[in-house]
Amino acid sequence: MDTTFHLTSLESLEQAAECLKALAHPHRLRIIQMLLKECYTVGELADACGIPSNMASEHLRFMQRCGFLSNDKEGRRTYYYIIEPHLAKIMACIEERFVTKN
Amino acid sequence: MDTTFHLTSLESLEQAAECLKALAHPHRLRIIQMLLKECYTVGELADACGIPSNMASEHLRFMQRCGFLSNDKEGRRTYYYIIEPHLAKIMACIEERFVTKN
DNA sequence: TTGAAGAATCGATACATCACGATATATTAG
DNA sequence: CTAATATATCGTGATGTATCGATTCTTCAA
Repeated sequence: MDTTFHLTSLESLEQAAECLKALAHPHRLRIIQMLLKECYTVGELADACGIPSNMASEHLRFMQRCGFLSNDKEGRRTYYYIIEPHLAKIMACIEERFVTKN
Repeated sequence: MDTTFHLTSLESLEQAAECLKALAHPHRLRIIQMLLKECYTVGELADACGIPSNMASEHLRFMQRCGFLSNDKEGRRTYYYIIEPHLAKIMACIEERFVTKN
């Protein structure tokens, strides 16, 4: 019944909002969808999104800063991958609602 | 196995990103948390967030525009409520990851 | 009917974000 | 060493968002 109303701390909500902002961009959603399946380089992700690689790099840096991604450098290529374990579930929720596969 | 890579249309991703932006604000997250339990007026939501009611009103309008909320007017009060059925699940995903109850 | 409460809107300012071109760094190939 | 590739970073202008004060509108109470 839980009559005591459970308010989440503002601090936690701010952190959550910060991370939601990192998701709230079509190219970043595309990138996350791809990385949930396998690792990709900056250039591959940029091509898939139809954007220049410097922009992909910035999106990746943004998502790395909030703990979603990490990367391994192999020579002059950088492979990005997901390190946030909850992303798969969150993306599934989002896709279920907003995304119609074509 | 799904070897054919399933790319979501850019249009869908843009729509999803639009709605994620509507979630990506601490006060709006608080408002949604509250409305998932019961209806509230603008003033009640504003008090709970510690913001003036005109700002609450703007947040509510924003979330209404993307289909999350609707409202019923009763006299001079306006009760807002959730109409997007997936919001509960999405919020649960987000809370599970980002939000530590205090 | 007058005033106050609740809510919505408007205008202005500050702030953040996005996209882009240019440049920088590091690595590999020749 | 030199040139080219892959990635990262920087500066800027355009656009969008947040916040705040002031105003407007409707409804209710006295």
